[in-house]
Amino acid sequence: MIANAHAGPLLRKLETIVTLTQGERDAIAGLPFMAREIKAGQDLVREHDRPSQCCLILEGHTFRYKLLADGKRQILSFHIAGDIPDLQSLHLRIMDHGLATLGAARVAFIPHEILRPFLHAHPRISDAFWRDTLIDAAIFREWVVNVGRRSAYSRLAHLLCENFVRMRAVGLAGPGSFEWPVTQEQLADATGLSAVHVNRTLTELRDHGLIDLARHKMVVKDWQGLQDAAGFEHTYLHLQTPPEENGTMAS
Amino acid sequence: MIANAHAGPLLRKLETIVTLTQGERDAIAGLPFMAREIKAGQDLVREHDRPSQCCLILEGHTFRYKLLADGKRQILSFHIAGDIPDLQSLHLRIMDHGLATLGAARVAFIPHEILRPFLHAHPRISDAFWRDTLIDAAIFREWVVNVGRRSAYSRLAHLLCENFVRMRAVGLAGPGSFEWPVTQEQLADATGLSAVHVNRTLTELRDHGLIDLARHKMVVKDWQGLQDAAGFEHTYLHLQTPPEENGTMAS
DNA sequence: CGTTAACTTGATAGCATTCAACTAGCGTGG
DNA sequence: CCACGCTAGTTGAATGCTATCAAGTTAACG
Repeated sequence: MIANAHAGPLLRKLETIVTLTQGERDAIAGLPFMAREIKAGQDLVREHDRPSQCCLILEGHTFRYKLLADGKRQILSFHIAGDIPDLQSLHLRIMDHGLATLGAARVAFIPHEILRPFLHAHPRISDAFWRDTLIDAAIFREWVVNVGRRSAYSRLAHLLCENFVRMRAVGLAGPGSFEWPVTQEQLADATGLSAVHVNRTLTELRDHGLIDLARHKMVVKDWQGLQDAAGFEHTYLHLQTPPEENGTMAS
Repeated sequence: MIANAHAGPLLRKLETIVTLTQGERDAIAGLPFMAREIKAGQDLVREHDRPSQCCLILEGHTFRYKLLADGKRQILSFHIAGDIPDLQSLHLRIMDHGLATLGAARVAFIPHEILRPFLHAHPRISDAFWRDTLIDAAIFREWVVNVGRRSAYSRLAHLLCENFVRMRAVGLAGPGSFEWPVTQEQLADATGLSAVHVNRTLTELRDHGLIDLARHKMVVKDWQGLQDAAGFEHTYLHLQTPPEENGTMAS
């Protein structure tokens, strides 16, 4: 049987969460993914929408956000290939936030009316999806801590740590770097800081020899130092196979 | 059949999330709840624990929190009767945060090995629980916005709005007030502020005639004004029956 | 190349923290 | 019954982290 090529990222992601049987892998590959190219900075779903489908990110980067009445924006999470950022729409009718692309992205849409019976027919996959949304929530918790109690310096460092580990977990990061088409303004909206201060703080992190972030490429130059600066512990990501302690800088 | 008295709060809570059949209500009432009294300020679960049971709050108030290396604390959520704050432990082995009582509380513990087959036998209840954890996540998202992008004044107002609506939804608040054994230091840890500034800001809210908070009792004196100050919209709470627009001050 | 978005840097302002002292409430025990 | 001690709450003054404002500079892209 030819596996559905679009299922690759999702399978890889799920394997970081649970262990799948071959039958489950086949079942997932049998889902009808309708792929679409989306340009940078486009909304996939808007706040107050009532989606009838879920978005699976096949390639590229997306983020969830909320806008305030006075125009301020808060980014709530970043998402990468294999993520289904609006999986909750399966059980929560109204979107309480928006979903947009960071750079250009490839996305597959899966209708709710297909996903719902599918999950009822595959309780273990259903549990895996539930577990995924629980990890989602765990990351939100860490973000509350990040924005609530950490200094700008630690806060940014922590965001960078998290993204590095998450991208490594699904094989999207090299040993000490990853592609990340994020702007400083978006980093500001993710950390609750101003873009200007993000700039200054990134300079600081760079001057301390911890990272290098330019031209959509993030280089981790001192992984241990970055984690220390952040107070980062990967526990909250609940990965099946935790990242090696330091081997990441090997090559 | 005599309904399990301990199931009351849980049933009431679930009815704010989904509509239950009588059979489902009976099934839930048939669960073996082992009730226990817990004193104020006690940990129910600690970070890094690997619980083998879930806590159902029967009475009283609890909160989730994380501690940082430098001793700072961030409170992640407040919980009331009917909530199962550590439901995620069913699918996430390790606790990434702690759970403690605010005032004295009555709690029922339900072993995972009972809950797991129970949910597999009752897919609709399972979905309701999933939905509950998704609403949990929606509230975390709003908290990220709250600490990330709102002023101290709006931030506190928003927290108060949220708790008022949530307590009203399960019948634990009067028309314009509710019992809430929270200290200003805990409010500070929930909003990412200092206790001193919480004090000043509460005074401001009081002086503006919006609220009155003293001796563990929160009085909403100007519900519309409080919502305006907070920029509060209840959408993210995903309630089955939204709160009336203003009728709350009726009596 | 020209145009625009993204990034950088300096100066100033402000909200919230910290430090410090003091007051009020409340339970305990002499 | 009031003294004591502790926790929670209150208020003032000074500091500081981060935002805002304002000008540049660099990079991206057609």
